[in-house]
Amino acid sequence: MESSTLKKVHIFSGLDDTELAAVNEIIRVKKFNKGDMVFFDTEPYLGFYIVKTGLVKIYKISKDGKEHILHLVSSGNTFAEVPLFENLGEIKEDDFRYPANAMALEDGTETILVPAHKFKLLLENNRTICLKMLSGFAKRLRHLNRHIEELTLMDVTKRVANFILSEYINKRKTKKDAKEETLPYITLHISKNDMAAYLGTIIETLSRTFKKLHDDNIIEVDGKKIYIKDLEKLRQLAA
Amino acid sequence: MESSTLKKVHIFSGLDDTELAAVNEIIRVKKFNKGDMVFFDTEPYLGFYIVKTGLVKIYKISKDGKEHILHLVSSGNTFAEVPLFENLGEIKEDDFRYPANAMALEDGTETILVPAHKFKLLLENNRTICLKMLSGFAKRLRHLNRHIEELTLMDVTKRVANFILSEYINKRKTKKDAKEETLPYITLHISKNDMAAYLGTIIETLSRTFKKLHDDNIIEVDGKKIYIKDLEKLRQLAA
DNA sequence: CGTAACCTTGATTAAGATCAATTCTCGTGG
DNA sequence: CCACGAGAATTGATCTTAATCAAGGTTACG
Repeated sequence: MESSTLKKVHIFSGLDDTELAAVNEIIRVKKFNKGDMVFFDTEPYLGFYIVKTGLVKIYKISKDGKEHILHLVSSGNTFAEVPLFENLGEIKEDDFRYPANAMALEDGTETILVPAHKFKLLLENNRTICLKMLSGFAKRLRHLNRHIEELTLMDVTKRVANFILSEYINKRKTKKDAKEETLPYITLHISKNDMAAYLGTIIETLSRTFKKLHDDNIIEVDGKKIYIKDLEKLRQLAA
Repeated sequence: MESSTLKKVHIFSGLDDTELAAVNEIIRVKKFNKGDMVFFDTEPYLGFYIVKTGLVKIYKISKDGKEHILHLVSSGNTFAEVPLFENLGEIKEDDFRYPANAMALEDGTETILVPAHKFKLLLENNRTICLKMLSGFAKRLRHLNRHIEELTLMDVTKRVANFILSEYINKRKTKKDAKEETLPYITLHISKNDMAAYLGTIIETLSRTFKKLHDDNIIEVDGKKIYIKDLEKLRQLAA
């Protein structure tokens, strides 16, 4: 693999070429189509993953089939690193399972598997990766805390408003289009079903919420596009 | 402070005496009574905390006063470390706030403040602390994921059953009393109100749930003690 | 242009929150 | 030792939100 790909991965971004080569040595690329499983929560833990291209959802399923999405991972980001550090020191990887399910959401999704035991050796001798990993974990923790806050303290409307808003802020941050949009909008990269499962609700309720927001002249939903007709009202709702 | 106290703190447990002395140099002990605030989510970030003795709750409050407890921190454990790693590299600590509120739940709760900037220097030169911190974060992440799973996929009864069960398992793990109890029980260290806020519900619903479990001959609640009358049924409920 | 996946809408139900009224518990001072 | 009062917990009645069940409509794509 070209080391340019690895450099774009947050936890490897500070490494020099020798270190990158060492990483390159141990990784393995896998390709998936939409709907393919990267792993089940019943499988033994092999190592963590990086999304090279595409999108992966990390989710849990209840006994009666209800799904909740914990995390949506886009390219350049890692997932399933947590089990790495739960038995540091000991080398036994047996009976370690993946903590959730992972499914590719787009055709042509490519992931990079970083095997646990080989990576650990690398980690223990490399402070840079260690610190990057810490900052990655910190980011995730903040995100999860926020997620819990939303799930427990906000109703569905507030959660939807927050979702749209943070997608919009995110979009503005990454690709700062010189030209201001006439009508600001976001593009959904996931199905409405997945959006509902991420927001801790179901598709029917999400649909009704969209309708309500539309009737209040706040948004306009057209397929995968959500137009923001009244940013100020949306902000108020989300607060 | 005696270094024996620091040794009991997970992230410092692998340090030698020189390193411990360095840590000892920078910390500051604070004392609280029940109900005292350790910090508000509006305060500027000074550093993270260790609970020396007592109990601290980390929580969020919604606009309309609803409270949700993210985390209960008992002695030997750390909290509010996340903001440490969100601006690694840059030294500006300005406009960093604590991400949630922290309140002491017991009289005589003592906390140790570890100042951010001084600790960062220590961290960047100490792989042991770095790795310990990673494993601490991993533990927290797993816990939060589990928490979200419970909040989104389980009803209140299931959550209560899980809470009692994991408290019980935890108790059995830490103090392995030689003598098996006639009737297994747990002792609540928090108020029912706090228990409800932790489980994402309210005290009335918790009370009703206790009653239901009591009527089904599964538990017996007596003040701060919850007796487990039918461990097997409790396990089934929790699953 | 047919069919499957996706989405919307309506009617109904259920879980749990809210509101309100007691009751219980326990520490304090008389 | 008892009475008091405050905070904590229980219980009942009612209300609200969102889930469930059911049916129909839309879209996309071979």
